[in-house]
Amino acid sequence: MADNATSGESLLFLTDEQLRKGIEAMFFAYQGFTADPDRILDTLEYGRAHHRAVHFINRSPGLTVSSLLAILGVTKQSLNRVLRTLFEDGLVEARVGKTDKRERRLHLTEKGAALERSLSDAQRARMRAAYRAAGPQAVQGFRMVLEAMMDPEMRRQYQGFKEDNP
Amino acid sequence: MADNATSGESLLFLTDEQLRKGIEAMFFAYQGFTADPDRILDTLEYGRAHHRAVHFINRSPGLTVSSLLAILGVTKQSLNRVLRTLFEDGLVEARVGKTDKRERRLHLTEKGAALERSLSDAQRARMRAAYRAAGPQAVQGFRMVLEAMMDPEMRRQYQGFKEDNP
DNA sequence: CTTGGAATGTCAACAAGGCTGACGTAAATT
DNA sequence: AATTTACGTCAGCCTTGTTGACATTCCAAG
Repeated sequence: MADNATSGESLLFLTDEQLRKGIEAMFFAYQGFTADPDRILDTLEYGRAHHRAVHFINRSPGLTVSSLLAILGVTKQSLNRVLRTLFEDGLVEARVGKTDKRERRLHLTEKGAALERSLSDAQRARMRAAYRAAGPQAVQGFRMVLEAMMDPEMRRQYQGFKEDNP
Repeated sequence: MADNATSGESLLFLTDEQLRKGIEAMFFAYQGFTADPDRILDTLEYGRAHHRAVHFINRSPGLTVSSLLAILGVTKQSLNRVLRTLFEDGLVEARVGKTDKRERRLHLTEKGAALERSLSDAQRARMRAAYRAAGPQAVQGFRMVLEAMMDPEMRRQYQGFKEDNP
């Protein structure tokens, strides 16, 4: 890492080896990222799919089934199986849309909100530790790279989610 | 949240909202991260599990089944199902261990290496684009945060994998 | 030299959570 | 009035994870 200060410096981080390291970092980090919530979910007979649904319903109360479908990128049959158990267990409730009565606006119940907190507390704790260890500068870079790695459609989901209630 | 410029500046990135954004960034980015290889695998009747196996066998030729088990964090029954199809299709071959004849050292065949290249080319292309868009500084931060997020055991897998052949 | 344990494979059964295809209903839109 | 949209549901399939049980081979230690 001595004297490619002339031209190489800006390309050094794009070698195949660097990229391979990045790929594995994503793989191993994602394992850690999901490990804590997974442990909690296991004891409650839920899975990662439930976590995702609960997370996004909490983030955007009143979002519609089709919005959630778009965010998660799964089929409605798949999502419905999950939502059904969440309804049955009283974690999520659906309210008929005000303007459009075909829509079902999804909300967490108090019980659902409690689960969400328990899951995201665990996940945030790990994220907080990682952020603290790496420092603010690194966090900014982390976010930039992740954002650049998203599919454009998903990047929109990530950035703008305020316009859900009409 | 106005004037913590004095002490708060270093903690600003640890707010719950910042952490939530980080969590979603991981979720959406991971979708993108796996999207390209997944498309290729689909056409070939393989799945993500095959990709992972092929990736790590390529990374460390001659690694044993139990090492691979530890890296992937799945049961041997699960891994074996995947390995069997890779053997049958002539992508991976197992050589009996030199010193310990119980071990099966895993290697990619030429065909397997070709698949690996095709998959990792796709994945690297996306990673390269993200790296390029975010810049070297950001990449360093990206790697630091991801590393801090791993489980300690997995961090070891990530960092040191040279000592595989005795 | 025997014996315990490690490394591996394999059979069976099961579950979560993806998928496709087909069909139904109510409400909105044209 | 006809079509489209939003949603639900039934049925069936696949991948990939799980447990549990059992066999083989071989290293290593008593």
